Amino acid sequence: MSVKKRDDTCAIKSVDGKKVAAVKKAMLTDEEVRDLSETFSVLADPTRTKIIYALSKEELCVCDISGVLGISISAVSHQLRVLRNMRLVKFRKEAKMVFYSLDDGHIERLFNEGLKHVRE
Amino acid sequence: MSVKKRDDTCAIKSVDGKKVAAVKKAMLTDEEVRDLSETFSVLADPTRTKIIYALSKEELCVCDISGVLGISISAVSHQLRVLRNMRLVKFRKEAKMVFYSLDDGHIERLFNEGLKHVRE
DNA sequence: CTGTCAATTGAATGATTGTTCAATCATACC
DNA sequence: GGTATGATTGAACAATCATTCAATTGACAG
Repeated sequence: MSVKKRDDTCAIKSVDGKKVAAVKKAMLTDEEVRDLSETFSVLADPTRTKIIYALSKEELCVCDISGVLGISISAVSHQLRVLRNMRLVKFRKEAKMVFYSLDDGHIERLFNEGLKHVRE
Repeated sequence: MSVKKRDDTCAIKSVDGKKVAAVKKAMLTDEEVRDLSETFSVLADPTRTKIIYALSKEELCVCDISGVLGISISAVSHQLRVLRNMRLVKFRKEAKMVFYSLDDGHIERLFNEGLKHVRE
Protein backbone atom coordinates (compact mmCIF):
# COMPACT_ATOMS: atom_id res chain seq x y z
CA MET A 1 0.00 0.00 0.00
CA SER A 2 2.78 2.42 0.91
CA VAL A 3 0.54 5.14 2.23
CA LYS A 4 3.11 7.88 2.46
CA LYS A 5 2.19 10.41 5.07
CA ARG A 6 2.19 13.84 3.45
CA ASP A 7 3.79 16.25 5.85
CA ASP A 8 2.53 19.31 4.03
CA THR A 9 5.85 21.08 3.87
CA CYS A 10 8.00 21.75 0.85
CA ALA A 11 11.64 21.03 0.27
CA ILE A 12 12.77 24.48 -0.81
CA LYS A 13 11.51 27.74 0.58
CA SER A 14 11.56 30.01 -2.45
CA VAL A 15 15.17 30.79 -3.33
CA ASP A 16 16.57 29.70 -0.03
CA GLY A 17 14.27 30.74 2.70
CA LYS A 18 15.44 34.31 2.97
CA LYS A 19 12.20 35.74 1.68
CA VAL A 20 10.22 33.53 4.02
CA ALA A 21 12.29 34.56 7.01
CA ALA A 22 12.04 38.24 6.11
CA VAL A 23 8.28 38.24 5.65
CA LYS A 24 7.86 36.13 8.75
CA LYS A 25 9.79 38.71 10.72
CA ALA A 26 7.72 41.58 9.35
CA MET A 27 4.46 39.74 10.05
CA LEU A 28 1.73 41.44 12.04
CA THR A 29 1.32 40.53 15.68
CA ASP A 30 -1.45 38.11 16.62
CA GLU A 31 -3.30 40.95 18.29
CA GLU A 32 -3.15 43.13 15.20
CA VAL A 33 -4.39 40.28 13.02
CA ARG A 34 -7.23 39.57 15.42
CA ASP A 35 -8.28 43.20 15.70
CA LEU A 36 -8.08 43.68 11.95
CA SER A 37 -10.17 40.67 11.03
CA GLU A 38 -12.66 41.46 13.79
CA THR A 39 -13.07 44.98 12.50
CA PHE A 40 -13.58 43.78 8.95
CA SER A 41 -15.99 41.11 10.21
CA VAL A 42 -18.25 43.74 11.63
CA LEU A 43 -18.46 45.43 8.24
CA ALA A 44 -18.85 42.13 6.41
CA ASP A 45 -22.53 41.54 7.16
CA PRO A 46 -25.16 43.05 4.83
CA THR A 47 -27.44 44.06 7.70
CA ARG A 48 -24.66 45.81 9.59
CA THR A 49 -23.44 47.40 6.38
CA LYS A 50 -26.84 48.99 5.93
CA ILE A 51 -27.07 50.05 9.57
CA ILE A 52 -23.72 51.80 9.42
CA TYR A 53 -24.62 53.52 6.19
CA ALA A 54 -27.95 54.65 7.62
CA LEU A 55 -26.28 56.00 10.77
CA SER A 56 -23.76 57.85 8.63
CA LYS A 57 -26.73 59.83 7.32
CA GLU A 58 -28.81 60.35 10.43
CA GLU A 59 -29.07 59.59 14.12
CA LEU A 60 -31.79 56.96 14.42
CA CYS A 61 -33.62 54.97 17.06
CA VAL A 62 -33.85 51.18 16.93
CA CYS A 63 -37.39 51.34 15.65
CA ASP A 64 -36.46 53.68 12.82
CA ILE A 65 -33.56 51.47 11.76
CA SER A 66 -35.99 48.57 11.69
CA GLY A 67 -38.24 50.61 9.44
CA VAL A 68 -35.45 51.71 7.12
CA LEU A 69 -34.05 48.22 6.66
CA GLY A 70 -37.37 46.40 6.72
CA ILE A 71 -36.29 43.81 9.30
CA SER A 72 -37.42 43.00 12.84
CA ILE A 73 -36.53 45.13 15.83
CA SER A 74 -35.00 42.09 17.47
CA ALA A 75 -32.64 41.49 14.58
CA VAL A 76 -31.62 45.14 14.62
CA SER A 77 -31.02 45.11 18.34
CA HIS A 78 -28.82 42.02 18.11
CA GLN A 79 -26.67 43.63 15.43
CA LEU A 80 -26.50 46.90 17.36
CA ARG A 81 -25.07 44.98 20.25
CA VAL A 82 -22.26 43.74 18.03
CA LEU A 83 -21.61 47.28 16.83
CA ARG A 84 -21.72 48.57 20.39
CA ASN A 85 -19.27 45.96 21.62
CA MET A 86 -16.88 47.01 18.86
CA ARG A 87 -17.29 50.67 19.77
CA LEU A 88 -18.47 51.51 16.28
CA VAL A 89 -21.70 53.16 17.42
CA LYS A 90 -22.72 55.19 20.45
CA PHE A 91 -26.19 55.73 21.83
CA ARG A 92 -28.27 58.26 23.70
CA LYS A 93 -31.43 57.53 25.66
CA GLU A 94 -34.44 59.76 25.42
CA ALA A 95 -37.68 58.74 27.06
CA LYS A 96 -38.40 55.18 25.96
CA MET A 97 -36.26 55.40 22.88
CA VAL A 98 -32.57 54.83 22.28
CA PHE A 99 -30.92 56.85 19.54
CA TYR A 100 -27.85 55.49 17.83
CA SER A 101 -25.13 57.22 15.85
CA LEU A 102 -21.63 56.40 14.62
CA ASP A 103 -19.03 56.53 17.37
CA ASP A 104 -16.48 58.59 15.47
CA GLY A 105 -15.18 59.41 12.03
CA HIS A 106 -12.74 56.50 11.84
CA ILE A 107 -15.26 53.91 10.75
CA GLU A 108 -16.92 56.25 8.32
CA ARG A 109 -13.61 56.79 6.52
CA LEU A 110 -12.89 53.06 6.37
CA PHE A 111 -16.43 52.38 5.22
CA ASN A 112 -16.24 55.03 2.51
CA GLU A 113 -12.92 53.66 1.31
CA GLY A 114 -14.62 50.33 0.80
CA LEU A 115 -17.57 51.96 -0.91
CA LYS A 116 -15.24 53.83 -3.23
CA HIS A 117 -13.56 50.56 -4.15
CA VAL A 118 -16.85 48.85 -4.88
CA ARG A 119 -18.02 51.75 -7.03
CA GLU A 120 -14.61 51.76 -8.71
CA MET B 1 -53.74 33.47 27.76
CA SER B 2 -53.98 36.46 25.49
CA VAL B 3 -50.83 35.69 23.54
CA LYS B 4 -50.62 38.92 21.65
CA LYS B 5 -48.75 38.46 18.45
CA ARG B 6 -45.91 40.94 18.41
CA ASP B 7 -45.73 42.39 14.95
CA ASP B 8 -42.29 43.89 15.47
CA THR B 9 -43.16 47.31 14.20
CA CYS B 10 -43.44 50.50 16.14
CA ALA B 11 -46.27 52.98 16.28
CA ILE B 12 -44.30 56.11 15.56
CA LYS B 13 -41.38 56.43 13.18
CA SER B 14 -39.15 58.97 14.83
CA VAL B 15 -40.85 62.35 14.73
CA ASP B 16 -43.23 61.48 11.95
CA GLY B 17 -41.48 59.22 9.50
CA LYS B 18 -39.66 61.87 7.51
CA LYS B 19 -36.24 60.79 8.65
CA VAL B 20 -37.04 57.17 7.92
CA ALA B 21 -38.27 57.98 4.43
CA ALA B 22 -35.25 60.14 3.68
CA VAL B 23 -32.69 57.59 4.82
CA LYS B 24 -34.60 54.83 3.06
CA LYS B 25 -34.42 56.80 -0.15
CA ALA B 26 -30.69 57.39 0.20
CA MET B 27 -30.03 53.72 1.01
CA LEU B 28 -27.40 51.78 -0.94
CA THR B 29 -28.56 49.47 -3.70
CA ASP B 30 -28.71 45.75 -2.98
CA GLU B 31 -25.77 45.20 -5.28
CA GLU B 32 -23.64 47.79 -3.52
CA VAL B 33 -24.45 46.26 -0.15
CA ARG B 34 -23.63 42.79 -1.41
CA ASP B 35 -20.34 43.83 -3.00
CA LEU B 36 -19.35 45.81 0.07
CA SER B 37 -19.99 43.04 2.56
CA GLU B 38 -18.36 40.47 0.30
CA THR B 39 -15.24 42.59 0.02
CA PHE B 40 -15.06 43.05 3.77
CA SER B 41 -15.72 39.34 4.28
CA VAL B 42 -12.59 38.46 2.38
CA LEU B 43 -10.55 40.63 4.70
CA ALA B 44 -12.35 39.37 7.78
CA ASP B 45 -10.56 36.04 8.13
CA PRO B 46 -7.27 35.92 10.10
CA THR B 47 -5.63 33.57 7.62
CA ARG B 48 -6.52 35.73 4.64
CA THR B 49 -5.53 38.84 6.56
CA LYS B 50 -2.05 37.40 7.00
CA ILE B 51 -1.82 36.25 3.39
CA ILE B 52 -2.71 39.69 2.10
CA TYR B 53 -0.24 41.35 4.42
CA ALA B 54 2.49 38.91 3.38
CA LEU B 55 1.79 39.49 -0.30
CA SER B 56 1.90 43.24 0.26
CA LYS B 57 5.54 42.71 1.23
CA GLU B 58 6.70 40.11 -1.31
CA GLU B 59 5.62 37.95 -4.18
CA LEU B 60 5.40 34.44 -2.75
CA CYS B 61 4.63 30.90 -3.86
CA VAL B 62 2.03 28.76 -2.10
CA CYS B 63 4.70 26.84 -0.29
CA ASP B 64 6.34 30.00 1.03
CA ILE B 65 3.03 31.36 2.27
CA SER B 66 2.51 28.07 4.05
CA GLY B 67 5.91 28.50 5.66
CA VAL B 68 5.32 32.10 6.65
CA LEU B 69 1.94 31.45 8.24
CA GLY B 70 2.74 28.03 9.66
CA ILE B 71 -0.33 26.33 8.23
CA SER B 72 -0.87 23.54 5.70
CA ILE B 73 -0.46 24.04 1.97
CA SER B 74 -3.99 22.82 1.45
CA ALA B 75 -5.42 25.45 3.75
CA VAL B 76 -3.43 28.15 1.99
CA SER B 77 -4.56 26.95 -1.42
CA HIS B 78 -8.21 27.00 -0.40
CA GLN B 79 -7.92 30.60 0.81
CA LEU B 80 -6.00 31.63 -2.28
CA ARG B 81 -8.88 30.40 -4.34
CA VAL B 82 -11.21 32.73 -2.47
CA LEU B 83 -8.81 35.62 -3.00
CA ARG B 84 -8.45 34.71 -6.69
CA ASN B 85 -12.22 34.58 -7.20
CA MET B 86 -12.48 38.04 -5.70
CA ARG B 87 -9.69 39.33 -7.95
CA LEU B 88 -7.64 40.40 -4.96
CA VAL B 89 -4.54 38.46 -5.98
CA LYS B 90 -2.97 37.51 -9.26
CA PHE B 91 -0.55 34.66 -9.99
CA ARG B 92 2.30 33.68 -12.24
CA LYS B 93 3.45 30.14 -13.00
CA GLU B 94 7.10 29.23 -13.06
CA ALA B 95 8.14 25.61 -13.40
CA LYS B 96 6.22 23.65 -10.78
CA MET B 97 5.58 26.67 -8.63
CA VAL B 98 2.88 29.32 -8.64
CA PHE B 99 3.79 32.79 -7.42
CA TYR B 100 1.10 35.04 -6.00
CA SER B 101 0.96 38.81 -5.56
CA LEU B 102 -1.68 41.45 -4.87
CA ASP B 103 -3.79 42.22 -7.89
CA ASP B 104 -3.59 46.02 -7.59
CA GLY B 105 -3.20 48.88 -5.19
CA HIS B 106 -6.88 49.20 -4.32
CA ILE B 107 -6.94 46.44 -1.75
CA GLU B 108 -3.67 47.50 -0.23
CA ARG B 109 -5.07 50.97 0.44
CA LEU B 110 -8.22 49.58 1.99
CA PHE B 111 -6.19 47.12 4.04
CA ASN B 112 -3.84 49.83 5.28
CA GLU B 113 -6.75 52.06 6.24
CA GLY B 114 -7.98 49.23 8.44
CA LEU B 115 -4.54 48.68 9.88
CA LYS B 116 -4.22 52.38 10.66
CA HIS B 117 -7.53 52.26 12.52
CA VAL B 118 -6.48 49.25 14.57
CA ARG B 119 -3.17 50.86 15.47
CA GLU B 120 -5.07 54.10 16.22
C1' DC C 1 7.60 5.42 -18.39
C1' DT C 2 8.18 6.00 -13.41
C1' DG C 3 8.75 8.57 -9.33
C1' DT C 4 8.71 12.98 -7.05
C1' DC C 5 7.13 17.38 -5.75
C1' DA C 6 4.17 21.78 -5.95
C1' DA C 7 -0.41 22.81 -6.09
C1' DT C 8 -5.42 22.12 -6.61
C1' DT C 9 -9.67 20.01 -5.45
C1' DG C 10 -13.63 17.44 -3.09
C1' DA C 11 -15.80 15.55 0.87
C1' DA C 12 -16.45 15.71 5.71
C1' DT C 13 -16.24 17.78 10.07
C1' DG C 14 -16.44 21.35 13.61
C1' DA C 15 -17.16 25.99 14.72
C1' DT C 16 -19.13 30.39 14.04
C1' DT C 17 -23.00 33.26 13.17
C1' DG C 18 -27.46 35.64 11.66
C1' DT C 19 -32.32 35.30 12.26
C1' DT C 20 -36.60 34.07 14.57
C1' DC C 21 -39.51 33.40 18.52
C1' DA C 22 -40.55 34.18 23.10
C1' DA C 23 -39.76 36.19 27.39
C1' DT C 24 -38.13 40.10 29.98
C1' DC C 25 -36.66 44.85 31.25
C1' DA C 26 -37.53 49.80 31.45
C1' DT C 27 -40.04 53.83 30.88
C1' DA C 28 -44.30 56.55 30.19
C1' DC C 29 -49.20 57.32 30.60
C1' DC C 30 -53.91 56.28 32.40
C1' DG D 1 -50.84 49.80 40.52
C1' DG D 2 -51.78 48.31 35.78
C1' DT D 3 -51.12 48.62 30.93
C1' DA D 4 -48.85 49.68 26.64
C1' DT D 5 -44.69 50.41 24.07
C1' DG D 6 -39.57 50.62 22.83
C1' DA D 7 -35.69 47.89 23.46
C1' DT D 8 -32.79 44.08 25.11
C1' DT D 9 -31.81 39.32 25.78
C1' DG D 10 -31.58 34.07 25.56
C1' DA D 11 -32.41 29.75 23.33
C1' DA D 12 -32.84 27.26 19.12
C1' DC D 13 -32.38 26.56 14.39
C1' DA D 14 -30.34 26.97 9.79
C1' DA D 15 -26.75 28.39 7.02
C1' DT D 16 -22.12 29.62 6.17
C1' DC D 17 -17.35 28.75 6.38
C1' DA D 18 -12.41 27.37 7.61
C1' DT D 19 -9.71 23.45 8.34
C1' DT D 20 -8.26 18.63 7.74
C1' DC D 21 -7.59 14.45 5.16
C1' DA D 22 -7.25 12.06 0.97
C1' DA D 23 -7.08 11.86 -3.83
C1' DT D 24 -5.67 14.06 -8.11
C1' DT D 25 -3.45 17.05 -11.59
C1' DG D 26 0.57 18.92 -13.89
C1' DA D 27 5.45 19.50 -14.44
C1' DC D 28 10.07 18.09 -14.15
C1' DA D 29 14.17 14.58 -13.40
C1' DG D 30 16.23 10.21 -13.93
